[in-house]
Amino acid sequence: MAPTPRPGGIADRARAQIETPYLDGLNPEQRRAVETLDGPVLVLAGAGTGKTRVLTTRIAHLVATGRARPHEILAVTFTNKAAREMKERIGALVGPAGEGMPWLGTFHAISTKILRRHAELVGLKSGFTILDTDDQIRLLKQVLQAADVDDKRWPARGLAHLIDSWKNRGLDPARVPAGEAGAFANGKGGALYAAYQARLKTLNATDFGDLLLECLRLFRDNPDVLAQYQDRFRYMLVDEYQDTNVVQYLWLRMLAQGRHNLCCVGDDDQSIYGWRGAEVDNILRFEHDFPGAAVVKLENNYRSTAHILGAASGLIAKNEDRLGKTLFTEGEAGEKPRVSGVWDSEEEARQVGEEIEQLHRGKHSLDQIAILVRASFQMREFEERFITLGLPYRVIGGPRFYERLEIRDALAYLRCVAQPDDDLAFERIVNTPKRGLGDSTVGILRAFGRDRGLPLIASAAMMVETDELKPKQRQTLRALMSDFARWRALVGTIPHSELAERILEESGYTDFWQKDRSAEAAGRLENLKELVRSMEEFPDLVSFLEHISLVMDTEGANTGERVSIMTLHGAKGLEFDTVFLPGWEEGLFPHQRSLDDNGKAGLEEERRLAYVGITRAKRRAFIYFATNRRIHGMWQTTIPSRFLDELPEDHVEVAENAREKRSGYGPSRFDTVGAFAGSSYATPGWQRAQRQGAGATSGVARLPGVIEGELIAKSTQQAHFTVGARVMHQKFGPGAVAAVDGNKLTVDFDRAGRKMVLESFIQAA
DNA sequence: ATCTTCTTCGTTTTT
DNA sequence: CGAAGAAGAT
Repeated sequence: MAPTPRPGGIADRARAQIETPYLDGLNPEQRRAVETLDGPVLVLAGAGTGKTRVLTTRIAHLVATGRARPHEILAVTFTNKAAREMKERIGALVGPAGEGMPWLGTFHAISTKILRRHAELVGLKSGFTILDTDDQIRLLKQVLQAADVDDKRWPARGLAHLIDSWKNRGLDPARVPAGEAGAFANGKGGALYAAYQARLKTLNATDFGDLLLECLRLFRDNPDVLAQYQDRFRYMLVDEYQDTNVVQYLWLRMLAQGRHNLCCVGDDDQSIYGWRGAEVDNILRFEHDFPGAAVVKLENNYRSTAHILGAASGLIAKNEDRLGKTLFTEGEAGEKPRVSGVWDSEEEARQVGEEIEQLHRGKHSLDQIAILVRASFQMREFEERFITLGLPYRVIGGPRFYERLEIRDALAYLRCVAQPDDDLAFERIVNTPKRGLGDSTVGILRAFGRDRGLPLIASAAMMVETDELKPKQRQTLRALMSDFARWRALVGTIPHSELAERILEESGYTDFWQKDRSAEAAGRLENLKELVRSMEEFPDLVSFLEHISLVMDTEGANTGERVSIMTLHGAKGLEFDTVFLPGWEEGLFPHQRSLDDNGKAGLEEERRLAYVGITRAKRRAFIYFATNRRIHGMWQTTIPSRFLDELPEDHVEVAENAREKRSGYGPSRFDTVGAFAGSSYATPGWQRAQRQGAGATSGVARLPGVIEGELIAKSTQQAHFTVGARVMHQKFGPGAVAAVDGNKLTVDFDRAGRKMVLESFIQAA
């Protein structure tokens, strides 16, 4: 590494002039964001204005100009995905030199790294375990039981949320306001929090919230340690600053008090995680909190056409609490976002499906199409429709790999072997698969351990030598303990993935799923294999466990071109040529609960969500509202979302069928038959029967609950399956063919019952 | 200890 | 309407 040139010196500047090809192609504002290196900088980056490019280029610039070496730069993101992408892009920009960025990661990952080095200063041992939400709740249940709290009236989940919210605000048990602490379980809230923290310390464990909070405490109580990191991080960068919560803000501020070179990038208009503790205020107050801050606004949008941008900008302008940006594009006007009214969610799915098929026929890539919903229950209807149409899709944001039951069980086995005092892991698998060691046995074990201050596994090892347990249980437990001993002895002698395989085999866990005849069992076994495979990427068991405790995401190996279905929240940061935005109805979007719980702030966050949705589209946006929707199993007549009326008329096109529905009763352009609410004429069946015209189904009133759609695909293709054949379906699992009609099969699924499906979705089992 | 019926409660989600 | 969790039955 070359000697560091004096900042701003001639050599420095000359170098920047000559060796900065990466600056080419940046617009003046982006360039300013990249080149303003000294002191605090706030980059207000509107949607699609090249935010990530600025961040990565800035890092490249810091390194190329010799301002900092990669290990002297702290770069923080919220998700592992964002961290990974940034790493890749920096690598592409700087080459291998940029790969060694040890301090690029999520808040949690970086905090963990720091905490492990100084664990003893906050009452932990370096090898502490990180509990996930599931473990956290199980532990809280124990705490509630120990405190003799009725966990029906005061569920562990509620307490978990409460404690999380305190931790998000940087409050340890001593700092929680008395009023708030008292609100839970008749005044026991504070004591329960303290008891939970004490339990965590005994288990040598932290939850996710602790990673930040304990790190903050470490800095507060140990100025020398803090100084060391303030000194090390010459430059700090934060992505998605609008999503930071109070602890994260305090954490950043402490570190930034060293060199003051903090660069935060964010967009107040895209703050959609307030309900999770994010403080938009952090971004609104930046200039106040970091005096002398340079503020750079990125307003040149490179993503969307003018009409899409116009619609989104007009909508977000209705928010009062914002810094205010005016996005513009130099691109073409394009197509106006189209608003369509439909009768119900079924018609909505049908129309979206038709539109997609038409686009697809026009050579539009399915990968560039997304359906963005407000709530995940909306997804089902689209899935069903797409299965019927034979339209390939992928659902993004389903249950994550490491959250799956079988994976968590398998991991618990590994944890028991790697961390003998991991009580929660042990409790998870003592009786999985069922071996007759139920609640009462575990209760005895726990009492034994508590009396002697021992972890459960150690207690179990001792108890099998006594006669406190019934012979049968003692025998089973003894066998399990000798299994553990055997596996533990193997650590380090054979590859850890092989060890994992043996553990799963010898514990009977693999067998347990093999015997299971349910539809998911095969997939679960597949997942277990995938888990073992993924272990090979890590040098040893401990580093593997460390990785998965923080990185709970895996990109599913989804092959082929597919339409994406996801929530609006999940879509942040992504872009698609064409975006479908269904369900724009009062109550659903904006969501009633948001309004009820948070009033105006809630409404504004919902509006930002709408803004995020529209700005995902590069070229086309289709917005839908249904007049009737089934909520909690009951059909309800709905009113078009207020957001529809807030879209500037110049930038949207209202589809014919939507205009027809105009009643003239209300001020809305989109008022529909809402005036009929309560009348029996408003029932979907009656209306459907009355309705004529394009898209109408058979004309027979269909009762809600009948999910099979019309099988419109026709084929004279020879059937490949015969009645009675065992088959496999991507969604419904295994089943037997009951009838064949062209390419349409009626299948009795083992789990899902009788369904009519297209042959192309079926494989021989 | 485990299987079955009953009740409850329904945004958004990362680490 | 349906999933999930908890009390009740075997």
